[in-house]
Amino acid sequence: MSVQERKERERADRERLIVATARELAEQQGWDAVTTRRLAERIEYSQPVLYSHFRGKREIIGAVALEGAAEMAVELRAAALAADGPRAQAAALARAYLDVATRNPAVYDAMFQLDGGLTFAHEDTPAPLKDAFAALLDNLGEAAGEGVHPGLFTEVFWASLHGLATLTRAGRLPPAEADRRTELLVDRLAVV
Amino acid sequence: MSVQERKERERADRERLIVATARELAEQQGWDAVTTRRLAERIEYSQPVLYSHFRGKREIIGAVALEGAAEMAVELRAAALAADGPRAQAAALARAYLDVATRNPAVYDAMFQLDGGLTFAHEDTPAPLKDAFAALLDNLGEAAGEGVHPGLFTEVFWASLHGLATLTRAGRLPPAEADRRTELLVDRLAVV
DNA sequence: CTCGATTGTCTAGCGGTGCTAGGATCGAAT
DNA sequence: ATTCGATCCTAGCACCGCTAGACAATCGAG
Repeated sequence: MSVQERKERERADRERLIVATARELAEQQGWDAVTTRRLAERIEYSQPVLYSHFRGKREIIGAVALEGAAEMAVELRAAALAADGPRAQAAALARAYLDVATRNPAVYDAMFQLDGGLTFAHEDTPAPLKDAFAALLDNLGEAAGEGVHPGLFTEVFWASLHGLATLTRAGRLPPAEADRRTELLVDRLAVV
Repeated sequence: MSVQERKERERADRERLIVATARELAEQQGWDAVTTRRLAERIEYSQPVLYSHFRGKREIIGAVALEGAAEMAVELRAAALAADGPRAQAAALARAYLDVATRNPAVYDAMFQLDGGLTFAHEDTPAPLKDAFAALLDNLGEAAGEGVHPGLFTEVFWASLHGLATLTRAGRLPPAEADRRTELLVDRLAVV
């Protein structure tokens, strides 16, 4: 049995290596540079090996996205925990969210811009995605205000942050005043 | 002179044909289906002809984006004009914006998701882009509120709408409650 | 210990992409 | 009528995601 276990372990290791390498390459040179050939070369295996782990490139992107979502959930919860009161928590969440997006642009793209073959807003949405959303939802209930559905408010909050993140990073908004925009947004959205 | 003029006219016609065909194909089958080969076949010329009008595919996307921006500006101004008071205007702008994005998803992608080689938030930003932004800015001054820079407010307003538009269309947000989200957003952002 | 079966990996290749070099063709001006 | 320049197309490059089939290594049964 031990032989088989070792093989499975090695296989799992290699799968992690693929995801980590794809992520690294994407952060270094952008997702366009993440081709199956380059990726195969970096992990020192041939291309077909990738397809024994993933259905295709899309699934590799999806794996990176899930990893990123899990990390984002952790960071969001930590940020909320360190803040006092609903408004401060909302501000902390916003800063943490945009910080994650700025620090890991390629991972952020994998999550929300590229097609990783993931389903959203659905019952069979992968756990890490649900959890990242829950990290927002769990800390925005009061900021939503009376009579406003927390889920709906969280969706709006999230979408607004997403808009800021993508437009800023794509050079559509001047980066200099990013903080002031975030401040204004939170100031208006959070009623408490 | 007349011969040369005719040629120039035909050339301009063909350029418009290229852009219109690219847009049509993108709306019908998505931008992935807009390959230089397919595009060339549809306009009944060979591939290299495309490159005598545009530097490459990116520039064709950019041309579609500019066309879309000009149309959006018109629709936004019309919507604002039909509404009474700052708050109603803000709501009308939001609805019009999201409506344009929903009705012309491929054009919207050309403007804000894909790389069309356009510069934003800069002095040499193409006029249609500036004008579309101005259509928002010109009608959001009062909704921004006292002491808030109208430009900054418009950026936040725009980014939030962009977030809603992209996440909804990508299946990241349940489409059913799109209107309620828009309502909530405008309700919070516009202070008047 | 040997030998067939299974598993794992690689080489080679398919049809597609964006883009371009170089030759053919056609029309205008002499 | 003939040159000559503009215009356009054929053919091809390097690269893409993906896969079939050959090959080697490993395992289990006799």
